[in-house]
Amino acid sequence: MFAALGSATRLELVSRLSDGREYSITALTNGLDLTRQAVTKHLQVLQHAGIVDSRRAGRESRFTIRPGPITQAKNYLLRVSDQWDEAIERLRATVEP
Amino acid sequence: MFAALGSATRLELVSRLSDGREYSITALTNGLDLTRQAVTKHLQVLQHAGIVDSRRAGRESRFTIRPGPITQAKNYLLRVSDQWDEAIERLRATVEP
DNA sequence: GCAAAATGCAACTAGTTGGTTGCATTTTGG
DNA sequence: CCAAAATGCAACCAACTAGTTGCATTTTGC
Repeated sequence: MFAALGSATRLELVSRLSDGREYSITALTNGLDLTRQAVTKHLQVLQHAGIVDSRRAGRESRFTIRPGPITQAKNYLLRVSDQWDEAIERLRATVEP
Repeated sequence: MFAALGSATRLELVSRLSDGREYSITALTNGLDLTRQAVTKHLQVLQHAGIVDSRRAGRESRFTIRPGPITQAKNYLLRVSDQWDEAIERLRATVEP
């Protein structure tokens, strides 16, 4: 999951898709200074991670974002930082009685 | 940043470190079925991403987690999912007048 | 002082990644 | 029907990653 987001290009794709709309591959390729095939590969990585969904519409395949995994990742980071906050709190409670 | 978290091993290290305590390299290596040098490399990656800090204490170097980048990543994901939520909301407002 | 512990540094390897090019296939619009 | 558009499939390549082994260096505790 984090690995899928761990690429500037894929993060850019996710950013563009996060408006909830559908985009074709060529639409996503525009402005990216990459080949269409490279973008296709990135989209496959994102799809394999469950971050995006694809649907065939005629001659083009349209991609949409899926909120589930992103929420999951967000919650993980939330948990980590909460755990850290609690640890700090415990530490403070010990040092300042 | 996400790239740094995009490895099961490094995520495990972050999980262990997220209790806010200090750990030496050998301490972190225990139970990981990896060489100490491999763990060292992972810690260097995390350090380079600003996720952990290291401090030399005698013959061992102790690692601690740094909350900043994780909070940042959390906020990014929060923004993405918020944007998605708003898009859904706008869509609903359009469809159901 | 010295052996053991903890780490650092370097070289090497296999596998993955990010990207390319070339060509084939499916759909569309006039 | 047919050219153009959008995509899919495959081979290929350079660079990076994750891991290893081997050896040197610094600290510690007795």
